[in-house]
Amino acid sequence: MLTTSHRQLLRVISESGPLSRTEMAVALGLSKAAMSGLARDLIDLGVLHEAGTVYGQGRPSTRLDLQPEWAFFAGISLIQDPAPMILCDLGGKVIARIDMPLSRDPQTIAQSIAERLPELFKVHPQAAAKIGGIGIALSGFVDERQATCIQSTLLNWQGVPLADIVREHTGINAFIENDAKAIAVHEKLFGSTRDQQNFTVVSLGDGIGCAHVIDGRLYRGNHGGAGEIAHCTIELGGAPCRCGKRGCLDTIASMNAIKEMARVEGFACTTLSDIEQIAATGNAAAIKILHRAGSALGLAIANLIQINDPGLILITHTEDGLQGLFGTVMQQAIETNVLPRYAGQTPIRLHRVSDDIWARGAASIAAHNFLIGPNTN
Amino acid sequence: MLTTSHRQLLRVISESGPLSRTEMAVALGLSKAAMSGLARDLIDLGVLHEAGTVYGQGRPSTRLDLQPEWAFFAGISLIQDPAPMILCDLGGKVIARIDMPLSRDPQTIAQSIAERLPELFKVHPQAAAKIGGIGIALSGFVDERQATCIQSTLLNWQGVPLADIVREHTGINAFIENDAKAIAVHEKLFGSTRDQQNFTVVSLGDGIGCAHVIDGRLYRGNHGGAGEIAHCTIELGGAPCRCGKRGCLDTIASMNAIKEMARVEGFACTTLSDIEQIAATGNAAAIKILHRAGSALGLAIANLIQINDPGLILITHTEDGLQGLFGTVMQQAIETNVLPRYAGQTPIRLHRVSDDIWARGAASIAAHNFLIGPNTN
DNA sequence: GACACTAAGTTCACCGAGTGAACAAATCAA
DNA sequence: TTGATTTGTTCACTCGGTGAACTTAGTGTC
Repeated sequence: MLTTSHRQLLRVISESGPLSRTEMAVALGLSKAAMSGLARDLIDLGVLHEAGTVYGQGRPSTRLDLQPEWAFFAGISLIQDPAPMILCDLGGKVIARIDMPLSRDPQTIAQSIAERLPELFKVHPQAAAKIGGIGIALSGFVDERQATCIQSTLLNWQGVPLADIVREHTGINAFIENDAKAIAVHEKLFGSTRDQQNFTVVSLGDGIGCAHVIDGRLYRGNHGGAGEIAHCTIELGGAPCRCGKRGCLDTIASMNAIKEMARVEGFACTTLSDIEQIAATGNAAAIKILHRAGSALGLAIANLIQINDPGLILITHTEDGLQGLFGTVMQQAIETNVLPRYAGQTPIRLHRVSDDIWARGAASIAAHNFLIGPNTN
Repeated sequence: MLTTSHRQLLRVISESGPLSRTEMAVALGLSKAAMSGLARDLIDLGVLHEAGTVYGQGRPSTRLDLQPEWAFFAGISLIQDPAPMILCDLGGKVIARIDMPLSRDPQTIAQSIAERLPELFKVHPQAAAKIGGIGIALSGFVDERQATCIQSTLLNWQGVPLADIVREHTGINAFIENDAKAIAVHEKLFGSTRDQQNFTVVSLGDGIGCAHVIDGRLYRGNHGGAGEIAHCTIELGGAPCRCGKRGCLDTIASMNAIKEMARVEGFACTTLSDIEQIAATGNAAAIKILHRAGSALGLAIANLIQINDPGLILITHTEDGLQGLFGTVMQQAIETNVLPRYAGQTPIRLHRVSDDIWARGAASIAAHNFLIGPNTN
């Protein structure tokens, strides 16, 4: 079994990339003697491997890195139909991808997963033997054990122990997680924010998701509801939202809302880029829609910065067109609504992602549990 | 010296109150054998003492509690004039209180503190010998070492290493902290939220402060700016704020703002209660002021709940009258602007505090560092 | 090419915080 | 009085860690 020190070491490598034994010792605050043993353990297990030599003065150092093929992880997104199902390795690389029919019935979902796993495993002869876990991303609230869906409006669930059900059907360790939180863990483990200890992810898909990483760990809040930025009230007495409130950010700035408003205006468009193009011709209605959406999202993010002062805001988006009016207004709105001292101090990073992001996030949840342990350390 | 385990033990006692050795062993996840040694160490040092016996089946258990007089802490608030200076014991009890002239010059402040300490120490023969540290609360941003004031508009400071200066003048370990964060630490260490691991404090004084405790620790954000809720934009294009923005919560819902608006309306009033009384007579202008302030604060808190999902919101207020229109509207605004599923799930606790709260908070910062160690564990 | 120099990584005796099991202590219940 | 029960201590032992000495594998200089 892996001790706490082994896991800490794996965490450091996942954050910093390949390191020499001496560098690892410094990073963990351990002696070279202790590191020597830890490294040997993990190399013997096949988790780490020697990856290159760095020459300098004195004896060259051997860099140790994760062995990507030591373990594989399946990830499924239940927020798309059909539901994508991917297989990735310990480096986060997607090595297989298939689709699965979406269902609202937990048993059916578990059965579908169990049935389709063999196909996913075909891509690598040892995938089945080395599977480290299954992760599932869904829209809704998940308990801190990442096992039970406390509530999901989209799936019409309440207290569904999906992880246990999938575990029973597949015999493989399974975890579930909220969609935005899964993306946050993905970015922390495999993405561009590996080395960041405090950041917030805002994910722009059809809806708006958000999740916080604090002190290097996912922060889920007391009821698993941290990051529900989509239902912050932006326009007092605004349009009714499906959540029952009025003027939620989701009704103004989500891709769904933007497209719906465009449809009402009679525009024939299916993507953000389409609307941006119409706005670029000077169309007042299109400009208004994008301007309103951009400033709403910017205001919400500005409030978030004021409240939490994260080290970075990573905005992941599945659509192109973030360089247009919407994105520009958003950035301006952030600037104008953040304390002048802070304006510009919090980097806003845009990151275009594919539709696989949720499935990859789901797999990351499994990888995180397997590699570093449950989030509660 | 105290080991990590000793400090963990002290943290548990500060969270749970007196416990038997066996209960502590369970709380720390240690064996009875290990606990036996740890407890003896701390009793020998004089930190813990046996406080009462609990009878049940079997051998009765002896409860161990902190020895309040093991150490004393000084706390100074630089957000009031004159600046209150208090001495408290390890139990958080205030045992002396004097005033100090407020200055903006760090050297003068340090000198004033050094000069007045002897008077503060008079109250207890061993106070001077057992002083564990000095804490200073101020309005502004503080670095994570709790040593340097990065920036303070009120004091017109930028990068002032006040803690070091005070340490030089007094020979006593000193720490500084932002006012709202000091209150949060006070409530965590000595207040009603000792046992809570995730909560947010909103402090209503002349201005509005806010700070988060996450996983039992103060969360200061990446630039020490977490909790700057006062400068969240509530009214787009609203009145200009001294921070340079417009429509900040501070311009609508702080006690200063409420009183200023009342003054403009020609009301002769100096407290929130005065305005509440005028509103109670049906005066439309007074009602409007309070309604607007209450809904603004409620909206800000609702956004905070959506973003962070804290386990509890503790609202500390130095004025009476929170049971009136302002408080009622605030609570309603929280309810209506929080996701229906969550409405009412996050307890909102009101806590009337004295003007000493900041000085007590300051002392708590010193106590926390002395007892549990720097926040970075 | 020999030799000093430097830094990486290993080995080994040792330390100390923790454990489990046995035991002493202090009470209640019959 | 005796037995049951639970608290708290003692003690031999384990195990993750350390510091210091050592081996290893390069570079730089003459």
